[in-house]
Amino acid sequence: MNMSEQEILEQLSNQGFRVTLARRAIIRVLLEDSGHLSPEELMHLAKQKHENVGLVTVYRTLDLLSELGYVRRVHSGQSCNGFAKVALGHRHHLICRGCGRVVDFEGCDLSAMVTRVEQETGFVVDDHMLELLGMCATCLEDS
Amino acid sequence: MNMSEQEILEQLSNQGFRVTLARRAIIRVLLEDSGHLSPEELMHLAKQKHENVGLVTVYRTLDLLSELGYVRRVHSGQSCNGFAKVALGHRHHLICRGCGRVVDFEGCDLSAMVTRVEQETGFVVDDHMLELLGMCATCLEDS
DNA sequence: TTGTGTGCAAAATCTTTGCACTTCG
DNA sequence: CGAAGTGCAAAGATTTTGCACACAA
Repeated sequence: MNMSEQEILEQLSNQGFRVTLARRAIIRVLLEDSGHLSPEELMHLAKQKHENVGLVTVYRTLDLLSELGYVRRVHSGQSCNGFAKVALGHRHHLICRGCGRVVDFEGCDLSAMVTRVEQETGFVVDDHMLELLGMCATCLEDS
Repeated sequence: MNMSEQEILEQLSNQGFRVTLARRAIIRVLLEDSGHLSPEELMHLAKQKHENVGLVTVYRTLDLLSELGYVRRVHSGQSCNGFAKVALGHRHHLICRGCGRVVDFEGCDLSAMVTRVEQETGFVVDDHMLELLGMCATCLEDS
């Protein structure tokens, strides 16, 4: 289900955006990472792929990727550190309190609940955010 | 289900925290407001109840109330504006894209999904965040 | 009275903007 | 070549900290 770097670059190109070294590096880091990254972490990792990726470029690239739907912010519990992560197609996260790892999962069926809430409130619901918080198997072992 | 100002103040007191004018004002504003408020907005409204409520005090009071579980941050979609809102007992929000109004709702049954995800991933899930996004009845009429 | 809580000012973060230079197409 | 993209430095925005004073208990 995950898109490859190749496909994303192609789509960028098709939509008139340029495929630059910085963008390649950032996209590759996002694809390789299994968790969520702060803009700062993303910059450091991207520098390993290609020298001189500035923080500003990371922010701008995240904006772009986020508008195109390749990336989402991850919020966790009370804190809201503005992390970002690729979420390709699906939209839900399972966040480990221990190591911060983020796992995507699919298949949430909220339709019954949404219908009920719509009837009760008069809202029309068109999207939702769902994040599960817990401990991953590795962190459970370590503790 | 909502707690009264009285009850919250009592619990603050019982736990050794002082009941100050600033805290009263902030709590009242939170209880009266039906949506979510940024720290800045909260400060302005609180100033109407009691002169001289500084932004710093708002932050510190939100920290306190949040530790005690009377308040939660509200994240919405891609943006993460750090809004805070009282969520007393239940934990889910229905956010209107039009006016920003936030309605709480209860009764989400995610247990089947959680069980499935736990089995698939090895995580132990102990909490979740769910936010529905849409348009409220009033905003639908206006458009 | 006494120590928690407050406001102010300043520091520390985090994010965005302006501008000249670079590089993709 | 020309416009989009980049990096740097600086501006803005947001949140936290230090410290003297105020006020609940």
